[in-house]
Amino acid sequence: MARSMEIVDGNNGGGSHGGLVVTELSHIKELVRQLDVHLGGSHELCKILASQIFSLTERSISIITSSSSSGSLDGGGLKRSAADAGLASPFSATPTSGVTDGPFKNAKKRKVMEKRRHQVRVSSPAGDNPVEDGHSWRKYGQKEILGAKNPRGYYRCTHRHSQGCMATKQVQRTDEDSTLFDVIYHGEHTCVQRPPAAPEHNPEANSLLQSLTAGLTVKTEGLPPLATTAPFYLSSSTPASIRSMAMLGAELHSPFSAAPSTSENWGVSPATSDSNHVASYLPLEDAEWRRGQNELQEVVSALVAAGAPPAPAMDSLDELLDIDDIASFFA
DNA sequence: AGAATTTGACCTAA
DNA sequence: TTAGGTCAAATTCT
Repeated sequence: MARSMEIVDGNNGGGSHGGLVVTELSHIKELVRQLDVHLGGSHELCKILASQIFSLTERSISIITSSSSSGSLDGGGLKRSAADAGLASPFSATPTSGVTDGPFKNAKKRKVMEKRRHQVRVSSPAGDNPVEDGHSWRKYGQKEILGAKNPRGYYRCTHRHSQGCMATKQVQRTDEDSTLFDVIYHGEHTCVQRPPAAPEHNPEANSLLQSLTAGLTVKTEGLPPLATTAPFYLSSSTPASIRSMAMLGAELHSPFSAAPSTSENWGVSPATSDSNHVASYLPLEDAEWRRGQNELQEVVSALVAAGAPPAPAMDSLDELLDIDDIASFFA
């Protein structure tokens, strides 16, 4: 599970990331274009999404190719965006908190530690539990958290013992809205667990999406394909193309909006190595979708910043590797 | 009966 | 010393 490490330790970062991003975005652009072409007229929303993503990607490419100095990630904008999402607490105050435990404790290089952290904000239609995320979890603890109205629940993968899967998550009802949950994922699933089968509503689009995810996986070239880590689960009744876009939106959005831990994410601080993903995810209502599009735009600007500075692109690329997760989601 | 959850105790980093 | 994370016995659920 050293997939991200190889990138990091390989020291293949630096200024070449802009080019890499351009390449990848070009690929995405082409595939999305194909997707757009192949989608029937009946999927209005899909077409809209495809065209928006297409134009966003195109814009990002032009930005990257035409600009090389677009401000730093330390700028206030991104920080604000994450703060606005209400995700500050675990990350902003103590960037290094909570992720240096476990079997990775003794690793000499913290970069080598593969303890990923995703924070996802989910809503609960039923008001009791956050949406199913495609993995089975077993609760092993609950704790009152200082300053928080609601306790935090601790979950580990059901297959912890049977398969040694060390993935854990923490679920906490937000203070503001009791139907919203902050879910923090730690580690990655190494268990083999099949998410609920996703019926193929549109085989043609599906195959396209497969090629899309295959294309995205190129980023992890030379790295072992990763098993299942779906930070959240979208209903199988949701058209595959939409699920795909959702994953793109949320996953791409996450690394760059993790403002409070920005320095960490970008490898500025050698003291911490864990990649923290902070995503704000809500169900697929149209309004939310439009919001997701905006967030995607933030990604574009973040990508520009990622390509500009000399070194920090390391962890940014590392973050991008999470696209693997998207790919595995559709596998 | 076995699996899952609850909950107080215990551990550890800050 | 304290807050947060984990353990594990007791309890509840299926």
